[in-house]
Amino acid sequence: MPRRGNTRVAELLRGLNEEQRAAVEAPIGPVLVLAGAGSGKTRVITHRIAYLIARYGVRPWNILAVTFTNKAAKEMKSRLEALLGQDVQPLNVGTFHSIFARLLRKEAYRFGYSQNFVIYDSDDQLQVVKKILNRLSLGQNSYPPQMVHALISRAKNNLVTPEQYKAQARDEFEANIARVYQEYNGFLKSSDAMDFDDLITLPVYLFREYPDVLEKYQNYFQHILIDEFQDTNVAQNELVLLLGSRHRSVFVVGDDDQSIYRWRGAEVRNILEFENAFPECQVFRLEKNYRSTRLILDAAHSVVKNNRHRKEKKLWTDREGGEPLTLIEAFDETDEAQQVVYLIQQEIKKHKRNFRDFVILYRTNAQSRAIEDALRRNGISYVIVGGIRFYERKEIKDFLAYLRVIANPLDEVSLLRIINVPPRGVGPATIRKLQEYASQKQTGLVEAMAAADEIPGIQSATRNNLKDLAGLLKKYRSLRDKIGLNELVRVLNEELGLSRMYRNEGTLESLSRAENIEELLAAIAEFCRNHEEATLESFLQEVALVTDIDNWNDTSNAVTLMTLHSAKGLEFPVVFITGMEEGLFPLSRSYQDPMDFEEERRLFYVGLTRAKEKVYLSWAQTRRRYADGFNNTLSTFVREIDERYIEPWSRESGYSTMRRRRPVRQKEEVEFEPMPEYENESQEKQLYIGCYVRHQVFGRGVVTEISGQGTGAKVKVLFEDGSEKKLVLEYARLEIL
DNA sequence: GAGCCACCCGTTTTT
DNA sequence: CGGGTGGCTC
Repeated sequence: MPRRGNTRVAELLRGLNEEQRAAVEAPIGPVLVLAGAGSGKTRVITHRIAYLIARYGVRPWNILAVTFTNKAAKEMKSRLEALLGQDVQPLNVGTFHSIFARLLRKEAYRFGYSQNFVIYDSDDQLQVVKKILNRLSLGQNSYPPQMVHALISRAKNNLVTPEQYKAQARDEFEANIARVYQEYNGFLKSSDAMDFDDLITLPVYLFREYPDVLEKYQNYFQHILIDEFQDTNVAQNELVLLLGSRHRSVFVVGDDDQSIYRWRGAEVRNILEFENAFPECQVFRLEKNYRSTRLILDAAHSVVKNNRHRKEKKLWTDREGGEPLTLIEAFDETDEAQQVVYLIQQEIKKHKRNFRDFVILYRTNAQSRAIEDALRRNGISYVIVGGIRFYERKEIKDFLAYLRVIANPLDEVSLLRIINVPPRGVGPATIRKLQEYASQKQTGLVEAMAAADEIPGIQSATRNNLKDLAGLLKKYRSLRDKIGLNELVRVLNEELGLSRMYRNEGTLESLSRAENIEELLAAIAEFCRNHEEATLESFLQEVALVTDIDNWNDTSNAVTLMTLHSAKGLEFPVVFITGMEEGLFPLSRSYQDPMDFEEERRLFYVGLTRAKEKVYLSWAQTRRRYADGFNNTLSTFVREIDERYIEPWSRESGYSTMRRRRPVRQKEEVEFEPMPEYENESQEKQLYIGCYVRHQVFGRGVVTEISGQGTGAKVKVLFEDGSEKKLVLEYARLEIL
């Protein structure tokens, strides 16, 4: 056994606590690490990798480490470099999506894909669904595209093929979904395109169909490490099992309390079943928290312990005490934002904090607007993560669509996007003629454009434009091998004149579009600087899989704004969680399914445990939703926090935010009234079909159906606004009238 | 084919 | 409220 670098081994174990060290030093084999928030999860994975290399002489390229974001992957690599003092580029570190996209570039030819397949983003995917629905004449009323798309995505994540979907279909609707699913896949394939789910599922099918390929990768990825294992879905789990079954060196780390992606197919069950899949597996627990004060941990625990579906565990810390949480009550979202800003300023004054010490979290992206306004008004610099992504802006997608068609002429969605941008006199009628011609001649749209002269019924100016566009695409296609990516995009931008066009338009909006395109060019230049062998294809792949959080730069001194989901894995000295209102957080849709409701609660838990020193919670009595206001009550989750850990904040005298819209109630009364009376009453009063009830969010209604018993009991209620909702009795807090 | 207007719909959360 | 779509007119 190679014994090189014993001192190095000792060195890298130093600084780990006993629990962490045990996991890192576990003999090679399947390992399950159940790690609480802030217990040093990522640290354990990083050190385990270093340990495999230093202690066993494992070659870096035989290691596969899956992180949740590209940013985490980058950080892991740089930490490893410091730890090992050697080049770690050969390591396979990345997200599931980026790692298997790379693998598919080499292997997907077996399924008829080229090396240059494109990756369709959600918007592209939706376009395809709409197109298919149209083709099959399925009305968008009974078949809402987003819903159909979600069903297809869920099927893919669960490794259900179109054929299986069809076989399992129980009614016409499902049978039709199966048809759409099938055609959707066909369309993607003929466009040489994959969606996000394909990047995971195709490797599974590849490994199942080609045992020799599986074996090749089993021997390549000999040691597998997965972070955030609680958020893997069925297909991802299958990949891990397939690849790991040979060498059985599979090291997974997760926390069931932090599972927040059930809605996109994640299965906490994967953690529990890991021990079945690998019976010889060793289990370790990390329960010491290094991040938060004792008080924050206790408060967070008093919330999450209300979940039925969790493994009981309690984090501990030697950071005793800490400041209590502060509850902010606001009139509306503007006032809420104003108070948050005021408190940030106070924190800076009193505790000498910097902007970068703060994060403001919210449940939905739409909430960011009011907060942004307040920050801007007060001259506080901020960065916002998520929301409308840079690469999803119209002008950026247009420019990228050109690049995508140049890389892959079969990419029909992208071609149709740019065929009339800038305007070329090409409308739906011309497109239809082109498509007819293409399918007649068994050729692509680009060829059809080049042959526009042969197609009757097209304006001659349009004809010339089409031929020009086909020529342009062809020209750049051959140019891409001759000049660098950076030059290519610059020349293309000159020739197309997109940024020039926007700049000349002169409106504020078009100016910002021009600037965005220029920013894209700068991003490409940067990409070329960082990647020596940068190609058009490699850039497009990078763009398809980056997320906002990957570009989030924590060195700039600014307050960070993001959703609770995006905050996973991060930490901040001071955390604000805004919009703590019934119906917003927890979101009202979650009342209908206890599993959804518990996921909301875990999301809150994730939010609380981001904080190192201080947590502020805020809620607004009214909040503008769409056009009109909305009356709120304080979130259940806030009321679940033990009273000992939280106190209300009242505006200091002399501090006036804005005109009071309505009289303020006594704060203490509002926040700390005991659980409402009717909660207990509902246990006693009999619920029956036809009886009148009141719901905190939906208002008055009549019970139309009761099903199930005990904790699973559900009621169907027809509300006054005409909507009918199925609610879980336990969470619905129905007042019986 | 393009541009303008009226309405409609929506909000989870993301790779 | 704001973006997107579909229908209408030129």
